[in-house]
Amino acid sequence: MASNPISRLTLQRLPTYLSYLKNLPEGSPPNISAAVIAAGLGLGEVQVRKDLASVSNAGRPKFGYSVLELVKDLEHFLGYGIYHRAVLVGVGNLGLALLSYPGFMDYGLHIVAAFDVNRALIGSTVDQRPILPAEALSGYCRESGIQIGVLTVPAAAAQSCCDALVSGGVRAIWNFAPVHLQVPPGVLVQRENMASSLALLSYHLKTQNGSPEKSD
Amino acid sequence: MASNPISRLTLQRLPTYLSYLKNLPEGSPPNISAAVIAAGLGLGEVQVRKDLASVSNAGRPKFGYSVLELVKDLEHFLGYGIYHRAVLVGVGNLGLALLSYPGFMDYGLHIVAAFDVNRALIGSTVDQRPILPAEALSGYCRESGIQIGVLTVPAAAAQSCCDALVSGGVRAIWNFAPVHLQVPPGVLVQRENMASSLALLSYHLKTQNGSPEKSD
DNA sequence: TAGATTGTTAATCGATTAACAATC
DNA sequence: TAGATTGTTAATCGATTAACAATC
Repeated sequence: MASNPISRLTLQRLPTYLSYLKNLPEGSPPNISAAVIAAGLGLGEVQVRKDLASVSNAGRPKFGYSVLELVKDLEHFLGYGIYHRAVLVGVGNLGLALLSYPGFMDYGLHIVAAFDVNRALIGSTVDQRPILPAEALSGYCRESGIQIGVLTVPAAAAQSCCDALVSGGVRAIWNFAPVHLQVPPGVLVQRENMASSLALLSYHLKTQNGSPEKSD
Repeated sequence: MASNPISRLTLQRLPTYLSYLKNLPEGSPPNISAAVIAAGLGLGEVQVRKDLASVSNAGRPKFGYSVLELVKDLEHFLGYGIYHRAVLVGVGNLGLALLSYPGFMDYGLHIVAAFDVNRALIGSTVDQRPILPAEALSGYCRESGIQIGVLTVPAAAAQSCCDALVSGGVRAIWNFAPVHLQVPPGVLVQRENMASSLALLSYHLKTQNGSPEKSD
């Protein structure tokens, strides 16, 4: 377990390893090799070893990794069991979906309230979480010690909502709006860019259909 | 406009440029410089010029880029106006949300049908798109010439649904399930990894909170 | 022409991969 | 001990950035 700063891309792969290991079929052997993990996830073998070495000592030459130990180390590193209280801003189609999605709890995200400008929504609840007026956003975050803001508002509203989150003390923002947000140092914005993904897919179709130059 | 193969990361940034340019305030000047775009999107100035040069000739020394021309070139490159017919597999929380989300049309994604195993859902429609039985997936794709499959099924079902899509002739898959999919050459899988994003956010909070070594 | 701004070539940086050393 | 597999050091690759040339 090296203690150099972990690389961004390694960090992004860690949840994938964890989920892979936790979903190994019943009755799998207690140890697993980097080669098997790599094949299962479509990664390079060396990359797997390097990634895992950055958070764990569970690997032993000749035996591979103890699955149990590796899971424990990954969970520890990723802060498994530590829940981050979050708010969601913008209860439209996407926002409502994320709000209703039970899977985030598995990743430590606990959305405790939602905010919107639509008077028709305000006052109702989604799975016991209240929908509150946007004006209350900043104060609520500060009083409740909210750590993460999930932004699912239209592009035009994103920056001002972001400002409200920041002034409420939030320092990590998950941004689904298709805009770049200006934030002070110390605040991380992670943009989830659906349009980028679709650009890759549609470019693939274009180049594969139109011109059959490359085939893999 | 260089005609080298475009880099993956450049390609992913192109929709961002397009959206930025299209949302410029009314009455903005007809030309814009790389420096302004870079500042607006939080990118490097040289990177912007290089990215744009890969798809457009709209830049002129001393004047910057003609916004109109640049928009046209980006739209052309990204295949604006070309709709890809898609199916969505797995009408759970997330699937239903994506199905209801009107924004994808802007990116050329046209979901024409959804599939699920839940008999209670089959036969109903969402915004005029039918929910059909999973058994019909492969045949439907082939008959309707479906190009893109959106996978929002549980991890355990992902590979078999993927196989059905592939055997139906689909060659681009947008995978929201937290698993690696095995596909034959020529088929592109783009994985949308929510857990990775959350890992970055929560690691940021951990390092910023726990140890105040670095502050930017 | 001079100056601003683009486009490109070369240098740097970060991540992946290859080669190898360590170890059970 | 020999062999399998991990961990690490060095080489490669791809993307970004810096320096500069081109041009309006």
